[in-house]
Amino acid sequence: MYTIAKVIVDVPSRETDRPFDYLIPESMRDWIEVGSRVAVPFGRRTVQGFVISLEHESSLDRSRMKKIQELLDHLPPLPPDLVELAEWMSREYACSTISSLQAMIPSALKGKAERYISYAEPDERPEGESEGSVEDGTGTEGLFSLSLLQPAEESEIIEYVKAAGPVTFTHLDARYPGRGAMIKGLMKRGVLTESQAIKDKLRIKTVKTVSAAVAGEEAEEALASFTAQARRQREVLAFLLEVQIPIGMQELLTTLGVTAGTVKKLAEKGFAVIEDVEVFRDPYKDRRFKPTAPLTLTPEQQVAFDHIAGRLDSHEHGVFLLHGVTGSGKTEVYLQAIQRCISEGRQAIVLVPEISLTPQMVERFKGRFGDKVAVLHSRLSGGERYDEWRKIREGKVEVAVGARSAVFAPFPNLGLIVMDEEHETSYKQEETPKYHARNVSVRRAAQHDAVVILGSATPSLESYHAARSQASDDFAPVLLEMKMRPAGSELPVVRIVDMREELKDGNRSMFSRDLHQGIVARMERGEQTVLFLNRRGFSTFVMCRTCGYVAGCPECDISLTYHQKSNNLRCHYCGYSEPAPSVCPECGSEHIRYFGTGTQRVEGELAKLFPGIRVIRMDVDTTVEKGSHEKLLNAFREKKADVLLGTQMVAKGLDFPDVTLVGVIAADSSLNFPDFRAAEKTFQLLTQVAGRAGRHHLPGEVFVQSYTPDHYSIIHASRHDYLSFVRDELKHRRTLGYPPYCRLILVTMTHENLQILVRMAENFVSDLRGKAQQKGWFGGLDRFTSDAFDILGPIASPIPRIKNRYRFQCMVKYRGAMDAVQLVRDVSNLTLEHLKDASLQISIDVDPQMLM
DNA sequence: ACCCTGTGGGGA
DNA sequence: CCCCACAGGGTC
Repeated sequence: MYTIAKVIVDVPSRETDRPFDYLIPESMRDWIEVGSRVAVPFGRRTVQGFVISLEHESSLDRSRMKKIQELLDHLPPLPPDLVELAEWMSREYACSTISSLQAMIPSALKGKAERYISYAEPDERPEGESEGSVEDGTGTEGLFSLSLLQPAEESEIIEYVKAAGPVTFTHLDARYPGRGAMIKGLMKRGVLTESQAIKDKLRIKTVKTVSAAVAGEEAEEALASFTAQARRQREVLAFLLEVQIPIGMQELLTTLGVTAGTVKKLAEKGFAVIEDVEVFRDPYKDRRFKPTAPLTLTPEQQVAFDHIAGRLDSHEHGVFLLHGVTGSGKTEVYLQAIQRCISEGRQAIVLVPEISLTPQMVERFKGRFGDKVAVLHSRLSGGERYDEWRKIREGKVEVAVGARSAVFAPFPNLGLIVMDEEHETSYKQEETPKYHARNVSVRRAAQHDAVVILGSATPSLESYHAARSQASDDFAPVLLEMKMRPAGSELPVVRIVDMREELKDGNRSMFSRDLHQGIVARMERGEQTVLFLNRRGFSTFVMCRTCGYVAGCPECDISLTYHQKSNNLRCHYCGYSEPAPSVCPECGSEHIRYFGTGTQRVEGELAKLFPGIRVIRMDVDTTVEKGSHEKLLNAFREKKADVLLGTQMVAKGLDFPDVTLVGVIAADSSLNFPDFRAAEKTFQLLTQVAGRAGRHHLPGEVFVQSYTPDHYSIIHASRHDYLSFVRDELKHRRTLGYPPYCRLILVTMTHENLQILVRMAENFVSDLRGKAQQKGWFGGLDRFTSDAFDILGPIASPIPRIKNRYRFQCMVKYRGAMDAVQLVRDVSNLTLEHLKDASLQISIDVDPQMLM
């Protein structure tokens, strides 16, 4: 029997990022497990914590240990394998253990301490005070005379707290307004004491149900016993006897048209019972999903499936990279693999990028596996999310479909993790813990001897390189290729339009002549066009055309974003906002204009050039409301518009039969992004959009407009040639020393004082360099034949100031099995300890996706 | 993070 | 001489 628990407390600081030992009270010993959530006294507060191990002995004296105050759940929210995974994650991504643990449970279970006031029996008080004692006038003199004048009210408060048990201060204050001082006095004297307890943000939802409490002859007698006046009660009982099973109170009231009082009376007479029953808030409760049966696999699909099924059957860990062109039927392979997995008694997780977690996507999984599926995504309310998670934890479902964090779905017997569109950057969390769901998937699957399927039409270079070289330290996926679309649909012809030629010929519009004619032709034929603007990120900024003034945030070095709806300017980073100016604040000129994401500008241009054209615009501005995404797409499907114009959102997974033209307005805009993955992102985007055209009987056409039409990413995307792209891109990465030929750690340091920051950043880099040299790690990255370690920087971050804090960064590049993350973390801790300046912050991003 | 303790400067 | 501000350190 374990008597000591090691607990990670929910106190986010470097100093408290270690286990603390607590005694387990006798009454909890049968219940506490690794993964249990507990309330513990910490300092003079009560905080939430997680048990990470159970012990018989501690290095600490028992007298110095405190007792666990409360066990917060009967079923631990985390199974032991997730606790182990959290510890791994904290090492891998240089973050605190509590942040990893917290990432694995729904936020509903992030309890906070509440303060309570309760009555203390005289013998529990420190100095044996008595209720009426007012004789010693120490301290608060005026207040005591008050209590002398109104002893009745004072004793009333005492009696109330005695009877009601622990109450919150807010509650007591509301009941006895203006008696704060009196309560304070009672607490000072020890008559009332304060305690703390952890309170969850959300409760398990219950509904009242009613069922008959009598049967057979007893029921007959009961029915006969009602007076004429109580005929409503009689009706209710008759109904309950007829349905036999418990019925929801609400449903009962509406079907019979009676009030709750009637039912209550019936229950008081003992003829019926009212019970609280736990329910799951189901976000899909009103939806019916059409069941689907497994399709016959094409030969390519069959080969892929057989590989996966073989590994599933043998319960061996394995990673597969399923590279299939758009429309090759990857999803059907996933579905059948999941079927195989659950039929063998194990569970499956499906990860999809947040943006493609659309109702259509959910439908495919619900259609095949029905109510065995739980769905987790960011648009669920806290309660819905909590309930979907509970279905998983309590073993009520076998499949979890969700975004990044669904990789932590607490299944007991995990057999398969599917990661669709594995190249998507949204699998990397940008906030702490900055984990990549791909790496976490592989680790988690290894714990369970489970299989991982990474699927994509354009796999990330990291995954593809690892599969081909079979040499990676982390994982070496088995490559499965699917090159064919099912019969009847062909990949569309993609034409690159050289925009420099257009300009030379005097066409200054944003549409080339070819694209212009294409749109006109679609309008005439009643077919549809998708226009894609691949500008990454933000945004509409405001610039004066007379003096060149750009509206910027006063606290961050970044331009403000224009929001049309509220007609104001907002800062993306700190939330600062101000009304949009009508004249330039610098020079007073009226030529101050909004330079759009592009989509608004393109929309304006379309209206000018194509009279009568109907356009649906889809971007961050038009899709803020819940469900607006779907609404816009449905309108387009119903052919209420000729053109769907949008950003990345239109690139993914859409499938409209009458779309025969896709236009990419400016392929270069993502190419010129200052990021070593710019070419890869461009290739992926172009391949995705091109896949939107001609998916059905009508042949499709794609125009890609570019000012750099010779770039390999554009040329290879136009030919649907992933392999050639990979060959060229890998050559570049190798020359420049970037992933997949090395790994990166981005260290960002911030401070409100620029001079101190620069000095600290320089110290940090030279410290790190020195320590790495001592370990003999240092070596050029240029030869790529052996282990290597290099540091770039420090330099100012791309956004040099946010919220009045300056930002500097450095980049660590390394290759080999050395623990570079640990060293960076150690040096970072040393820097922080040495400086003793709480204002310095250091953020460590392992395998960064955004180099910002 | 939060809260306690100790030191030191400034005001009466 | 006292009070408040801020720095420093510990939390099982």
